[in-house]
Formats: sequence, structure tokens, C-alpha cells
Amino acid sequence: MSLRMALLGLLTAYGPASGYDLAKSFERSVAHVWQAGHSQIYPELAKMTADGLVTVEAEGARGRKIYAITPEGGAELRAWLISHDPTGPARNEVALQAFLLPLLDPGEALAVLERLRAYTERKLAELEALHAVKHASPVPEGATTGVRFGNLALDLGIRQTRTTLAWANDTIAAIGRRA
Amino acid sequence: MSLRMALLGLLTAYGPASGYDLAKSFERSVAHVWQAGHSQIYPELAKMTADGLVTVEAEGARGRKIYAITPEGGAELRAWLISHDPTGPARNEVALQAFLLPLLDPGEALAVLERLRAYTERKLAELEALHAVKHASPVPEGATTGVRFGNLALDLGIRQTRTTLAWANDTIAAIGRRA
DNA sequence: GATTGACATGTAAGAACTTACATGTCACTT
DNA sequence: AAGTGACATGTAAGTTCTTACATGTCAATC
Repeated sequence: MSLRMALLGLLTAYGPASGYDLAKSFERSVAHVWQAGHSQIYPELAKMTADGLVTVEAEGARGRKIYAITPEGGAELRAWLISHDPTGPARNEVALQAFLLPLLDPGEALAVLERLRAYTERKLAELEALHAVKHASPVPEGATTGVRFGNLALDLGIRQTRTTLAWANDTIAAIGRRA
Repeated sequence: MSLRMALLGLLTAYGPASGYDLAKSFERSVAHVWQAGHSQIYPELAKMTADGLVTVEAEGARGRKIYAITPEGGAELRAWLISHDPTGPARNEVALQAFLLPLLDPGEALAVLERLRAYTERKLAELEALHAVKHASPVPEGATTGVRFGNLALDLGIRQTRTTLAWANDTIAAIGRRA
């Protein structure tokens, strides 16, 4: 369902687009929140067409198909946003490694934490780069809250990544003291 | 792979256990980090037995099978912990809803944020309850870092949940000012 | 004119995960 | 003696996701 909602959201915010465009949008903007490759996106768009949530508005060069969201699609997205409680399947590889970390001896654990810290730092740098770029991007139609589409999630992502980084630093210090 | 590693970790920390026990452990201790039901655990244990990572150490009453980790299993877990970089598939429903939120008008957006805040508060309460309980639990063997198994992840989880809560509160305030 | 590379769309096989179905044991209560 | 509920293990069908394969167009360069 989430993939479907992400696609409906992109079509609402940026207007009609092809599967290819949507796959690019995933890479660029939604990637830090939800990931999907083209091999998942194309079949999903086909199903959504069958379900009447989107239509093929036009077919362009190179077999390019332009999808547009239908009123039913808009309703589905709104309903989901308003009433779907995140099932939060809780699947976090960083946290799983943190969970299992005490099974290693202190030296190894420190090495793993350093690796996690480096990984988190890279991720933070990426998000902050996005944050810097977004000020130059246009405000899409449909953003009635006065907040630019995607910014709330970016803010949340940056805060969470900083929190993870602080945790890694504190844990390195704590284990370092013992070793 | 992660499910496999979580199972190997539990077997290392708490010693031999049945599929049923492991499913319970998932509910109790790893759940906030990685989730799996018994219908996923039983077949995985069968595959792991075939791969030589665990063995059926004993068969008890009621068809109960006790699995124990093998040296190969231990090596596999260590290798994964030390060198596997989290692929971070980035699939976060809360963040996705945050991403799409500006598509709603301010009143609706506020309602969604309130729902997300309530959800996050419930989750924080659960984690803090676990935190309170853990001080009464025994220190399992294999925890050579001097940190109790699972505590690092719990700390990380609590910090992240607090961060999400703060984000929800700040965002509610920000959108409230505009509305 | 040939090659390269971004554009563009798909399918296939398999792994991971969810939900529901299905079966049987043992201890304790009524 | 029958019923309940925790114990215990599995299978089946369906969805989602990953990785790899497969095909073809168009523009620009060499």
C-alpha cells in the first residue's frame, strides 16, 4: 500500500509523469523515506490503472507513458493519510546490529560502532545536501499547508540521523572507557 | 539474512531454545528492532539446520525441538556483525506520511500529526517500560562488552522515539501558527 | 556510419514477509 | 470426564521486494 501511496503523492504534487520519471523521483526525493526500483514501480502502475487510481493520459516518444492521478486516486491517498496508522513493522538493521553488539568483545564492538558512525555520517551529509538544495526548488501545486512537499520528512530524517550519530558517539565513549 | 542473524544472536545470548521460545523472544525483546512471526521462524530454522548453522540438540515433550548454535553459526554471526554495512532499505511509514503531509490542508494535516504523536507516545511508553524491566533481568552469557544484551538498541530506540515526538510537537506548533 | 549512453519499459525468478489455516499435546480447572 | 488455554509446530496462499535479464529508442559523439 505504501508504494502505491508514494506514487499517488508524487503524481499529486508534481503532476502527470511516466514510470521512468517516478522512478527518478524516488531516487531523488522519497528515497530516504521509502525505496522502490523501476521493476516494482512499472507493475504497480499497471495495477493502479486497473484499479482506476491513475490513467494513461498520453503516450509519448520511446514508448513513454504519462500517468495522471484520477479523483478516485486522490480520494484513496487522502483517506490513507488521514486514517492509516503506521503498522511500523520495525525493521531496522542498524538497531539490530546495536542489539547484538554486546556479543562481541569490546575491541570488535568498537570497530562496528565506528563503522555505524561513519555510515550515519555519510547519510547525514546526504540529507543536509538535500536540505541545502531544496531552497532552490519550485513549490509544487497542491501544497496547501504552506510547507514545501517533502520538507517535513527531510526535517524528521535529519533529526533522526543526528540522534543516531549522537548515540554512536556516546556508545563509543562508554565502551571505550571500559576497554 | 537479518532474521537469521537475529536468531543466531538469541541462541548465542540465551543458549539453546525451541522455535516457540525464539518466537516469544522476538515478541519480548527484539520486537522493537526486528519483527518476525512463528510462520517465518520455523522454516528459517529448518534452512539454518540444513546450512549447518544450528543443530537440533534435543527433542522434548509435545514435539518440542531444541536448537543450539554451531561453531559455524557463531562464525557467521560474528562475520555479519563485523562487516555487514546496513543496506538501510529506508522504509518508514511515519516518515512517508510526513513526506506527503503538505498535500492536505492545514486542519487535516494537524489531525494526522496528532495521530502520529499519539502513536509515538504509545511506542515511547512501551520502550520505557522495557527499560524499567530490564534492570531485573539476568545478564546472559556471551555478553563480554559488559553491556546487557539488547540495551544498546533499547537506548537507541528510546532516543529515536523521543526525537520523533519532538518533531511531531514542533511541527504541530509550526503548522498551528499558520492556521 | 558506428558506437556510446541516457531514455524508457518491461519480465522472471527467487527471497522475505503476512495472514490464515490446520493439527495435536499437556496441565489445570470445572 | 469434558473443556479451556497455553504450549508447540507446521503449511499454504498471497503480497512485496530484490536482482538480474531482456529489449528497444533516440541524441550526440567519434
